[in-house]
Amino acid sequence: MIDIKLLRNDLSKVVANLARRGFSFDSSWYAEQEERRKVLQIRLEDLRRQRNEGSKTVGQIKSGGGDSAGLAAEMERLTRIDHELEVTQNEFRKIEGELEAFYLTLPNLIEASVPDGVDATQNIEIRRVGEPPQFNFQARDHVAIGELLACMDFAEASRIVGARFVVLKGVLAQLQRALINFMMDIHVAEHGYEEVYVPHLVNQDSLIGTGQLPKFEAELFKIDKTADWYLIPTAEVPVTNLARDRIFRIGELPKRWVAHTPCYRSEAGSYGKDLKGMIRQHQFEKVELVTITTPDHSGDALEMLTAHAEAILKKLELPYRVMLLCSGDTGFASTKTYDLEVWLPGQNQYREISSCSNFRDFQARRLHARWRTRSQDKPEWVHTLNGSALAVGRTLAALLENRQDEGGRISIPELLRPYLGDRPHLVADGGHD
RNA sequence: GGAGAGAUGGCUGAGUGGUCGAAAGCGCUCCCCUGCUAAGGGAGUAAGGGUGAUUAAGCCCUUCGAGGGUUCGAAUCCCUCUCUCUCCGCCA
Repeated sequence: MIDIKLLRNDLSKVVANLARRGFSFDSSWYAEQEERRKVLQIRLEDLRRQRNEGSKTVGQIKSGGGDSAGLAAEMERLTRIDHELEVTQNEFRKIEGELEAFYLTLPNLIEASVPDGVDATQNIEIRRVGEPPQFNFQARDHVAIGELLACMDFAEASRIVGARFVVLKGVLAQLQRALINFMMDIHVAEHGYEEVYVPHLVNQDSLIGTGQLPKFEAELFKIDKTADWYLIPTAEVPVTNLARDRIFRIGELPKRWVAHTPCYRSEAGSYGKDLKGMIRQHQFEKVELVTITTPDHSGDALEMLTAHAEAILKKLELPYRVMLLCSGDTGFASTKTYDLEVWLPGQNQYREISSCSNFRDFQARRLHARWRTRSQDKPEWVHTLNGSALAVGRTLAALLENRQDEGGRISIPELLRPYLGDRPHLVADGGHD
């Protein structure tokens, strides 16, 4: 949620900022509603004040002191006020409910350093790291390699459940598990994150807190059986919600959490995209970094978090580039986002493997997550950030495609080998050479 | 799944219809005293919002798990829900 005071006091600034995203703000509707809200609120509060004062008088009369002659008349007057109060209150609640709902649909403001643009084609490449490998044979994509290794089966998954799932077996199932442990260990031991294990189901409030609801319901899997539970689309939701309703002491910040979870996405609206392979699935594994920080440090925290995600790619010797998303491509809740794109020889292009965002106080307002220096200070909103480090399925695909040889062997990056029994290659049949 | 108890400010905890936004303690802040330290004394200390001159004082409204109800008036009475704890059952 963006700052309502800013909205009330500097509407044109908000409208102009959101226009950078291509978001059109109906400011005349808003101004009208807001004016009505104001009038109703003043009226409502005045009626309440009258009632409170009158009730106090009645109390004084009844408890002995005072003129009991006026009692009946006073109580009658208060009953009339109560009636008017009820009417006014209903009107006020209705309009306030509408405004609340509207606020939840407003995206975050874009940071000044984010370039203007309408879509992904206008994202800015910040840097490139590593060289795409040169093959003297036709590079296979990960689907073909998976087939060759006989360890990746989409047909089986579709019999079990349907399209956009995969079954991994043998060396590839092990590779995925190795990657998860590898990433977690680095973030904990080298980058100083606290490992957390969290629920994979969350309620509506949590999803509103991080911004997936109410706008993006279509992208979520909802559990039919219970009132308001959803499968998590990312660990961002349960992990960031650890900060909900909390007031952090200054010494506790920054909080840096890392979690591995499966992620479930309906992928509504992506029909026809990435139909083949592990790039876009209903279920995938991800290691997620979350940072809770004071406002003055969130800018640096974004650079740091991005560097931590990059560290994984470097250690895995995967070529990638860092993209600064333009205003039109930046996500709903984010003020600034870096995407990491890994080179996929099978597709002959860079593809997103991580997305690192600074939400500033947008999620904090929805979550009611605050901090303060001393117990008598006024609490302020924290800033929240998160980033994938990394999407595991895509990392697995990238390793297969970048590190294949003509015979279909996959060389294992040096630093990953301890997680795979120190073998230097993956080969078919689950064996090693 | 069954039975019972509970949910109050940063924390512990009192409060069963009116002067309670809430005793007391802890914590924290400031001041005084004590030549250090320890101890002692005093004052202050919930959040959100409206109005005000957009960041003042003042005035006002809301909030005692959430939602509804009774009443002139609800932390307090009634209903529904959520969560926590204890015991029993079941279970990885």
